[in-house]
Amino acid sequence: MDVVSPELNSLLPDEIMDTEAIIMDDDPPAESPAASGQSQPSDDSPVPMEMDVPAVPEIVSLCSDAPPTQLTQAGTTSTPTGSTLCTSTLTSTTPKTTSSLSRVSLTSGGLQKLSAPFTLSANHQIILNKVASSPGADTTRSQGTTTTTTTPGGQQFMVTAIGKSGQPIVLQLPHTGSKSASVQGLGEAKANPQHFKVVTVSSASQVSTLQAQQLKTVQIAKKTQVSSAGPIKFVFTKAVNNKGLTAQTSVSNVITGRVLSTSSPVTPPRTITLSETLGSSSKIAISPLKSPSKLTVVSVASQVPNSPQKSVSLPLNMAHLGHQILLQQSTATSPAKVVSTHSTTMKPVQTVTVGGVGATQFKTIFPLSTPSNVQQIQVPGSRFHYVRLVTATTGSSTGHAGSPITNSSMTAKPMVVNTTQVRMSVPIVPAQTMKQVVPKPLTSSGQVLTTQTQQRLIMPATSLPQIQPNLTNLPPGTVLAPAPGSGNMGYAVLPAQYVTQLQQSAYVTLASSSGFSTPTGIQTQARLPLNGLSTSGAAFRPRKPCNCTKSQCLKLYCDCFANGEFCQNCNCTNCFNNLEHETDRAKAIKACLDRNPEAFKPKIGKGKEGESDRRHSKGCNCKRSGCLKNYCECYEAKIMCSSTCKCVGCKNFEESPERKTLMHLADAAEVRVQQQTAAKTKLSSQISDLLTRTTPAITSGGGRMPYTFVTKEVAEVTCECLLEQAEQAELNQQPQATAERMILEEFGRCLMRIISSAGKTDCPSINC
DNA sequence: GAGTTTGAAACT
DNA sequence: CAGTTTCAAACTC
Repeated sequence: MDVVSPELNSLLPDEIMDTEAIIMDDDPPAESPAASGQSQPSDDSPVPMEMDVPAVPEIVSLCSDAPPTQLTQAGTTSTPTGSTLCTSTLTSTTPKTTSSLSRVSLTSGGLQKLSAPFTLSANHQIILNKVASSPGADTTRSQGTTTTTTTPGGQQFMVTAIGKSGQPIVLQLPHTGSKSASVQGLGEAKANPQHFKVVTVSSASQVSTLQAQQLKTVQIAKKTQVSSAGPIKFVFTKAVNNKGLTAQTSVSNVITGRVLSTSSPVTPPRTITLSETLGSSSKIAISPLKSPSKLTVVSVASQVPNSPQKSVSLPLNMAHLGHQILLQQSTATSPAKVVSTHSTTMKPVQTVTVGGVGATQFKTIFPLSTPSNVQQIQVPGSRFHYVRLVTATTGSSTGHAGSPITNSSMTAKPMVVNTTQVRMSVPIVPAQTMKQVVPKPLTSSGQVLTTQTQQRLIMPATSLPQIQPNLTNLPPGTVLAPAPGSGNMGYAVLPAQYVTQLQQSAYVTLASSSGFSTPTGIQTQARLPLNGLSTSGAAFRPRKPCNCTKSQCLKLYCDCFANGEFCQNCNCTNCFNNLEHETDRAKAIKACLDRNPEAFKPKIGKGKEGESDRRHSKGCNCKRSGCLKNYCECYEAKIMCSSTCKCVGCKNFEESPERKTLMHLADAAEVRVQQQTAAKTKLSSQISDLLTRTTPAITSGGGRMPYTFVTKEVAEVTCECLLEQAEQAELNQQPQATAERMILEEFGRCLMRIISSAGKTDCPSINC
């Protein structure tokens, strides 16, 4: 029997305990009405978004060498589970399964019922008897066992055990006696906010192609649950590498947590990503939930003494050990995530997960140094902005910053970034607060496929509960991140594009083989031009700087603001569109959303059902431009005006001769530009090549380049030789063709003589 | 680069 | 909701 090392055991339980504590702090007492489904924030600081928090359990799997974590649906479904290691299985997506959490519900990943999968010992240990493992089974199945149980203290755990067959794993449970607030009574799980802890124990892993499907399934389930069940406050997953455990020395454990919660400004962040290392390294695998509408807020390190928020107490040796973080990416519809990890003994790291398409993908990790001020980040040439979300903790931060970044994206294998080698490519904003998770309800399935994924909205990061924007209007994949300088609470909605930016950035190179580049339908949609700009292309070109002077860049007049971007390298004056003015910015965003809930949604999207062409959501209102100038938003977006437009004298329709002419001219101009660019490039290349090739001649030929031997005198002599040939041909009455040939031959001889002379002397002479 | 035109956003 | 004003980008010279 494998037993998790004491260090590991102590970690996991502690984390859970801590998380519980956080939940307690954030949630009203059990007797409070809020406990029964209405997740009310703290009494004095309600957060509107709290109500929008979907009761979707988040799972974070921690694996050592395992591929990205995977969400699977277990229990009542036939979806294979356990296809990969570090897979957390949630059964709370349906009322039925949710209720099963009240006591003990054992479900194997392979849909097998475990007769006695675990034992809850009196000393707060869960002993997993992996009797369900099927050694010879398909790797995509039968490797996981999921156990849901309620500890004597009331804590609910979902344990997914993936390990070697017949090797029970013991997980130390925390003492929950004082955590009554989070205790869920039997049968209450359904009504009360779900506080799940998902623990994944794994020993090996494989990524199965089933993951995407499974994830998708889960996603759907989550959507449903968003509006029907109480919010899941916490999901915690811990993966244990059995192999490493056996070795006792190289156990690579990852403990991550992610909290879906709404929290008031005064409410401490709920959770989060934990990382620990019992052995040589630690990895954090963040299992992405594919819900396109889900907002994931990661708690930002807020190491306030006595803060209710909890961090996993990591082994002391962890500070100087390599930390690896795995962020799994799933699909294009996956929400972007910003995850930061921290602990009192661990250097915080900032992680950004990029939304993408396709199978599992990885993430980007930014180790956090110990920044002292708020900074926003923008990668040169990138269309997106980065913000530093995490502040250093009081932990023993080591020289993680400054290490080179190692990033990659893999479809089947998660990229593992060793933060010890990560270079801080972007500044990290110190956060004084924990991160919040504010899932975004999915308004419609079609929404996911629209160009809304292009939207980049950065929400206020201030503690302004009264002006919390309507998150339902935020684009899928939006991530709420704590904002610096905003006290203990704040939001910074980071669009999934930030992640995209990361992957496209020179700072972070992601494998192109990942789903990001997969030309799937979703991806294609995501690449649709936004206001005339292709996101794929625009992402690589520098964002056009704004020139706002009076709007403070807090009105939609400002393209930066309208696109949810911070101003960076702009020409604006009195700009408030930055992190330093998050409060004002938050108000502005709120105002915009009040005026128009669709304000930050892409104007160019798909038309009505069945219409394939893009169209302007509102339509233009042009009067004088004929909709054939960039004043017209339709024309600017290179789309036809539609019935929704209220333009006068519109010429921007399919059969418009004016439009066709303009298009032809534009195409021709574009071709010319491309040709010129290509010519310049080629010329530059040739010149460069010439200079390179002639360099030896310079050093060996007395400092003169070959072409310098073609002096005026040489040219004149050459011409005389050619003329002589012409005269001879004329005298001999040779045909023109022959004459030309003679001239050319003579020219060739001249050249050869020049070359020959150049090799002998600096003053070549040519004689016909 | 300055000035004008334009239409969306903001305001009333 | 319509009319007006404000604003910044697009455009012209």
